[in-house]
Amino acid sequence: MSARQVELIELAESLIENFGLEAFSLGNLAKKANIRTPSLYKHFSSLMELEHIIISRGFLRFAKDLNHVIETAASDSDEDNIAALAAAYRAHALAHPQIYRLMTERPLDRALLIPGSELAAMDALLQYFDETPEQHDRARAAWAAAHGLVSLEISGRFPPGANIAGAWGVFIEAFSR
Amino acid sequence: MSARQVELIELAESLIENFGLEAFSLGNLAKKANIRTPSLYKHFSSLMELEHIIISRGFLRFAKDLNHVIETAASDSDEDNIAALAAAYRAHALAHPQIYRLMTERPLDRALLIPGSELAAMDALLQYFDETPEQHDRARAAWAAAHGLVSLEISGRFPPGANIAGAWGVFIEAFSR
DNA sequence: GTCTATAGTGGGATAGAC
DNA sequence: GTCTATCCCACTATAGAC
Repeated sequence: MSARQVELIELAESLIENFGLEAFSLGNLAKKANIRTPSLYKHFSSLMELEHIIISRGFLRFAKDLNHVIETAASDSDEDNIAALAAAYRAHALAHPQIYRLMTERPLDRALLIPGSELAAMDALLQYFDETPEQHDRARAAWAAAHGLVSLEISGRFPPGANIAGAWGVFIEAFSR
Repeated sequence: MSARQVELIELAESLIENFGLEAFSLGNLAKKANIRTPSLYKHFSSLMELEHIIISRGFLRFAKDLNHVIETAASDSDEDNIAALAAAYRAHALAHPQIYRLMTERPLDRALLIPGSELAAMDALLQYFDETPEQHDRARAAWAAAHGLVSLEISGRFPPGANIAGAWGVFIEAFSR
């Protein structure tokens, strides 16, 4: 990937976060880059390709954040560990809410993803739980619950007074061994 | 709401479910109704208005389904009750996946909703749990977990061999008292 | 690597006749 | 309640000059 490509990708990422996922278009990206729309095709073959590069980068960054927590915050208390993982999940999603939406809301064209990127984030979670098939169910349920919590928060579904931290507390308790 | 309006709304709902949320546009709706696009403005003041009518109807239908389960399937076993509620949640979302997406993926313009419709579905869940503030956290965590499970399933995020029912089993166990 | 020019499609919305 | 005509906008994408 050329330096110019990376520049444009990062510009696209900031476009998405600052103006919303719906503002993600070649026209808006070109405006931000001070070039014309057709010039972008010298760097990316299509919008879909660029989109899946951004999604892949999102997965890899997410995996990095989660793995960092798993490696550094290994406490004796399982509840503390789950709490740290949960906090990292929420913090990451709320730091990049629009790219999180891009990563999760629609089916993927997996052929366009950077190989291994999608699994990287999930592996961080699977690795925390045991590796038996039964624990895979547990890991997936925990993943889904965390995803549900952040996705409802991002789309503004909790009522104004809702104690979101309290709901996360229930989650942590439910998934501690 | 006139009979013609209801006809067009139902046509829009079937358009969304049969061709995907992305196909929801006035042009496509007009085609399905065999009229011209501008004619739709005699029935709805804007696309946003129509969209929020469909969302409101989705909330009310969801509430109806969940309440039906709560009223009829009241077993002595709490786990059975949660399981029935979970099954109803999943069945509803998978029966109307595209409208479920419309209902949950983006922030709402609540002024355009049918009053009370958004709370109706949530009230079905809150009512199942106790009504103390602590149990609200529990109800919201359960709601989020169920939402996460269906939303990941709809967007094709579980790997091909994943035991989705197994993950729901973990959910049911975790939220039984 | 950027440009201009252009094609083709689709979108939401309004005015005014019937 | 439907139509035609129209507007203006946005979008992805290609061809070819520089």
